[in-house]
Amino acid sequence: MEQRYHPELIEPKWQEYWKEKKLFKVQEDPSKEKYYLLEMFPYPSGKIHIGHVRNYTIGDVVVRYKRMRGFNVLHPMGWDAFGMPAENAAIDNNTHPAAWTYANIRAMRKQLKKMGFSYDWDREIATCRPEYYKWEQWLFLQMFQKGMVYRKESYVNWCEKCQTVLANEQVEQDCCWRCSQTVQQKKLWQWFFRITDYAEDLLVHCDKLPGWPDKVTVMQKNWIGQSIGSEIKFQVDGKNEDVVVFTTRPDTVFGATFMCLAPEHPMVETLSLGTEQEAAVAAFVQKISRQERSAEGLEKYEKEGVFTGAFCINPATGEKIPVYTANFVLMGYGTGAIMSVPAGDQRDFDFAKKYNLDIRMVVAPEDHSIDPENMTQAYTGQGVMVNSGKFNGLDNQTAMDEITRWLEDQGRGKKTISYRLRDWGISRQRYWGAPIPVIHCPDCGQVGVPESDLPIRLPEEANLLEKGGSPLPTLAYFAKATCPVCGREDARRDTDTMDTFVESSWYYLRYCSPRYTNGMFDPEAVKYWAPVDQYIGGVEHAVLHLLYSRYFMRVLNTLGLVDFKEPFTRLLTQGMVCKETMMCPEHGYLYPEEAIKNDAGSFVCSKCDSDVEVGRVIKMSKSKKNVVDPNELLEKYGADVTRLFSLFAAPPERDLEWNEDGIEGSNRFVNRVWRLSLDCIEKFKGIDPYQGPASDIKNESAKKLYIKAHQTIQKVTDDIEKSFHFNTAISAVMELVNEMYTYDLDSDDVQLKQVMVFCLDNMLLLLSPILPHFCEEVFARSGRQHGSILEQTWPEYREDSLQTDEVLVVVQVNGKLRAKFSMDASASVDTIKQTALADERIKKLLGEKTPKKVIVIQKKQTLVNIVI
RNA sequence: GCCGAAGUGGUGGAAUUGGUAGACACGCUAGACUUAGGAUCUAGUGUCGUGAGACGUGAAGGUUCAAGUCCUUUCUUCGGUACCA
Repeated sequence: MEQRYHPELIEPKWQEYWKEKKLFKVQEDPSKEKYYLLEMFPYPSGKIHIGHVRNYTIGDVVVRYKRMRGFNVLHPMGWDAFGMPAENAAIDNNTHPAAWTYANIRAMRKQLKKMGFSYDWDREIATCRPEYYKWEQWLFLQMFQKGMVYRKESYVNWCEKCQTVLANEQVEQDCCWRCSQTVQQKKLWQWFFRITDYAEDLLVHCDKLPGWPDKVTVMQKNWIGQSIGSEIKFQVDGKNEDVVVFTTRPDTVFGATFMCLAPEHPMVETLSLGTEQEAAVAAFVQKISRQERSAEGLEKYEKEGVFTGAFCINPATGEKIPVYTANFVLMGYGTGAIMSVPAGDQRDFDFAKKYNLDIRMVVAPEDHSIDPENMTQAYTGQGVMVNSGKFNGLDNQTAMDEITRWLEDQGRGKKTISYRLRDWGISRQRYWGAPIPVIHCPDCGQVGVPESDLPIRLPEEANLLEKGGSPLPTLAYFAKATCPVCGREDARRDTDTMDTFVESSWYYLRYCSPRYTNGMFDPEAVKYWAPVDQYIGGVEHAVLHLLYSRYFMRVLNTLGLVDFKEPFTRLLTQGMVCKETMMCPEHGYLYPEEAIKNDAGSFVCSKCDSDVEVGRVIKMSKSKKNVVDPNELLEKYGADVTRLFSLFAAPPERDLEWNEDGIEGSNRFVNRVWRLSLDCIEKFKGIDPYQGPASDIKNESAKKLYIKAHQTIQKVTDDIEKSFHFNTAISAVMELVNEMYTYDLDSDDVQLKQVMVFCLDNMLLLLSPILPHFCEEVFARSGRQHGSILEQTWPEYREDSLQTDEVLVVVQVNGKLRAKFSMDASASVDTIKQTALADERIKKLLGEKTPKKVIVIQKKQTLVNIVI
């Protein structure tokens, strides 16, 4: 008998077998119940890392389990192949994004195949292929026709020196990551999807996704950020013009002593025009344009503002109040203007203190009074109206509605709902993406390209500019176009490409009919397979990717292309696999293998010997190079052990700091099972598994083992079905194996032999989704069944064989464990109590005292607590 | 900053509804077998204490017969924060 499992011989053999028998190829089959399981497709960064291994192993186990349960399972794989890293790599290594991407896909596909994942590879897609993005362009045109896409000016990070747009990731401390020049904000005309039209629908349905983790729907709700409030018009002093503000606190309007506009607000310039503040305002707006305007960036800057030189009339008080422009007001939220109530809002309060502006109490707490002269912070709580004319004395909740109605009657306000969610900007001034299918004509404006011209191909032979800029605008043969409407020949093609989130918003539908040429997908195939029954991916996608996908299905639903709105019925968000970063002062981020540990225990760079700075433990990502390639594990232990270990390390939703010290244990387990199985096969030839109830087994230890086996089936099934907690499923099987090891394989007891055969068979079935190659091999060697273990059915446990006749009773005195004994499971509460009190150790502890109370619990645990 | 998570032995983690804290592993210690061992097997292993016992789930309070689990406050770390995907 071979003493060891040899993955290098066995795994390729079964991979070949599965391929030959086309076991993972699926087709629509109305006679079977479908199950569509999808893992988030990878960006082809070059190599898969442990995070991918974990993600795809989880999915593969569920897929194999569902197949054994009789489902017709769709399990595809593909590549999120457009994106910025390809451009960066092209600049760094003097390659072409396409060449780099396709080479990476080849390498990663090979690695995935080595892992034995059960994909239907015939359905593979890559989003950078024209056959894919053609349909994305087609959809863009449909949306364009329906007014679901529009253009507006918005800001990008701009490096003047490199003459290029930078992603947020490429901005380091306000500077360009390549040249360290200070980054500017530059205004460009860009395309937007009107996702805000669906804000309410997306929000409402967050509560109708029972298969999603609450934390994800909570994050989405907060992201959409509905707030109910009012729009109030403030007339500009001396002009027939209004500034419209959005506020969630219309009750405080009497306390509005100044206003703030976003620096990008169109009225900032017009209001300051001709005042002595004109220059100061222009300077301020210029200054702010250098500041990062992201939510995260905003917090980095001190709150500041400047007087515009203009005043507005507070519609409630009739007073003139100054209008400021301030960096903490966002153009993208509400109306881009706020009324400032320093007594009731902390930011307004800080601002008022800084610029010496009036503070007036309008909502006062009921239990104490506040003097606006001496207050140190805003009062944001509930209270009673003061200084508010005829509304004085009302509670502020009532006043909210009444003041809104009052303003409405005067035509100065109305109740509105505002969302934090902004429209989705999809224009990218990049090369490696899907071209936006629009032609700009001097006469006709923006014109969609005719459908017959699709796809608008990305010119793959183009070379990237040295500093990272897109070459598309410089390519006359690409950028020059004839207007499809009027035929003008000096029209210009849009040279922006689409955000890569667009590709990932619908790829799961393309998998249903990946080679379909008459549309985005074959409606029949989508009808059968969609929506995705189980989606699995990193929790870092909780908001953007998942929200965009939900939005896209609503768009397709509106366009009549699909009959559902929610793309993913169930969602599992796995935790991230993390690792510390390694930073060399000379060479930047290092791969783990490039940082060498020296005798002193610190790290040095393998290229230049400099001391390496060990950074924080963060999610594995190609850009930070803190990635662990599974190849080494695959070489040494094979796919099955690697799969087992990645599942055994932690439950899927937990973040994991990568550490492979434990893999020896997984390897040891697999080899233990190997030896035990081959031993059993040899010794129990011709013996059939025991089938009956546990109560018919005479040998007590055989009975115990049999019950353990049924408990294991139950535990593993529940863990997979209910929570995807494979780590505990695996430890349950380990317990069974440990127990099987204690039995004498040479015993003459026939029932024991039958029980052992039962255990062996079922153990293999339970492990087969996790260790598919291994289990195929052992299953084949057992010789009692034919075909693949994949085609077997999942084991069932017997309800009548899950319990032993004895229960363990634990006895506590004042909640502290003092004794335990086992008893017949049918013992009465009274018998248990008496037995506990009669226990020697308990008697000693009680001494003369009489227990105040004796509590007997018979739930998961039989427990007696004696209170003295 | 804001939104969402997570903190349990030397390590990864376990503990349906509050009910034996530390399952299952890694590591370590000792032993067995062996020409050999980075193979395998057996036993031990939360901390303090010779012991009885005491203490122990990031920290501090609280509820309860009983708290890792519920409540309040707080600290640290991670993810997202709209152009990384």
